[in-house]
Amino acid sequence: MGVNLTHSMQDYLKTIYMLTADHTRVPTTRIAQTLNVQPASVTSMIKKLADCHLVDHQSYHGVALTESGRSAALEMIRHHRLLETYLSTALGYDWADVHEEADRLEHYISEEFEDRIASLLGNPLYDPHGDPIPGRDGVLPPTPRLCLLDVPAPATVVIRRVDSSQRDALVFLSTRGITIGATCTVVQKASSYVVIDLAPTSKTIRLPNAIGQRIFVDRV
Amino acid sequence: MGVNLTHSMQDYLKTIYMLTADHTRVPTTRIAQTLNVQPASVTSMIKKLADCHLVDHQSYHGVALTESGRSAALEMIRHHRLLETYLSTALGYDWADVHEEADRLEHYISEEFEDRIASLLGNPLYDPHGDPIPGRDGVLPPTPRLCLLDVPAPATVVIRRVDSSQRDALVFLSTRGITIGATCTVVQKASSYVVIDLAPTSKTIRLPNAIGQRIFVDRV
DNA sequence: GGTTAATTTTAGAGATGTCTAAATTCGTAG
DNA sequence: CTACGAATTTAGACATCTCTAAAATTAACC
Repeated sequence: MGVNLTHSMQDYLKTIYMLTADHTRVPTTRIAQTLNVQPASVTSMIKKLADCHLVDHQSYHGVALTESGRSAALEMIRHHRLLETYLSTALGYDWADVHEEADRLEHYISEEFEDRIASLLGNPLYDPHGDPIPGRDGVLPPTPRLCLLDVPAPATVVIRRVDSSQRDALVFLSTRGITIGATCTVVQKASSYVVIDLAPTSKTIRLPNAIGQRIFVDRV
Repeated sequence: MGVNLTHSMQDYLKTIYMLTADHTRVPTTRIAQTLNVQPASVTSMIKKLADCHLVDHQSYHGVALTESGRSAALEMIRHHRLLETYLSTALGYDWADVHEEADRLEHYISEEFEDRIASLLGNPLYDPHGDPIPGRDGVLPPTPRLCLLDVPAPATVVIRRVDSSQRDALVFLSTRGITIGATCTVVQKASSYVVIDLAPTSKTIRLPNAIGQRIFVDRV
């Protein structure tokens, strides 16, 4: 805790956290790409973050979050995902539109605001895309990881998570009535698409692999 | 509306609008006082606002909003007061706590967010302190101006507005159950205080003039 | 009307976070 | 094991918004 973080510092920490999924250390260039910023800008910001002991920077060998950097990142992610959930549940936003609004607001809400929307929502564990919401203590619920494309053909599954990084895909899915928690049956698997039956209506939907790839499920 | 306004420009425009109530032109120093900034900083920001045709600046003779400056200020005030209303009504904030949160968020909510909370609240005309909320068209409902202290002793009134600029006074009033829309009877007027009976419970409250001065009512 | 006190503006500097261009370092391919 | 290309950092500049200190203007008093 301790340090006051600027908007930019928070963005960098969040980005580094997101990019740390598989890599131990994140190369400068990836941060630059993600934030639409020049690599030189990343270097100078990383210096500042390292001065505050939020990241560990080894010159020419990438960057990793320290424990307090990770906490700060998770706090931003908690804000972001709680806001997304709130915008969706309480204000009726489409799940394709929540990201942009949450990305702006996450830096400016108070702990009181965070607590109030969290308890109003019943302290949810997942956001509208199925991404896990860190607790105030920084603990993340498990991330649904079973890809729809990896389920063999005749099977019933519940949709648990959708990759939220591609707005187009979110629009595609929401216009077809696909939501988190929906039950569906995988009817047919072809080389370039999957056919599913959506539970309540038995509506049949053909999903291109590019989309199916971004859907994660639980088997029932 | 043409120009993209920075957070700071919005703050200056809002402040100038607020200070324009009685003065035609606002002196630099008052802006500086209000924003907790040095007069020199005000001059340089005002130059920028004048370059964008948001204010009319005559050197050494103060500043006034142009029509588009006024619009921008009213849009910020609309955001602010809608947020205050939303925080109070939907999230259960005490009316003493809404200002600080709204002041941060007002710069970052989208038009969609504005529209959604406005219609969820039923397009309210007044915020939790009774201050008028400008419409999307910039039209302000009338401001309740009859001061409680100007009402002769035996009279029944409805509380319509409370000066929100002094947090202490807001806390004083809310702990005593005084709210906008409450009916009360002015029982006794002394030189330094007023005694009122609060309607639902007939609870008797003695208000120092410093407080009564900040309460505005309608006669019934 | 001239002097003075208060207000306002100018001038120049600092902090933040970005950029471009040039220099440095790394890793690997030959 | 050297040299090249890619990744990264350094150096220096720019934009924004603030500050302090000094200069300019105003208004008002005698």
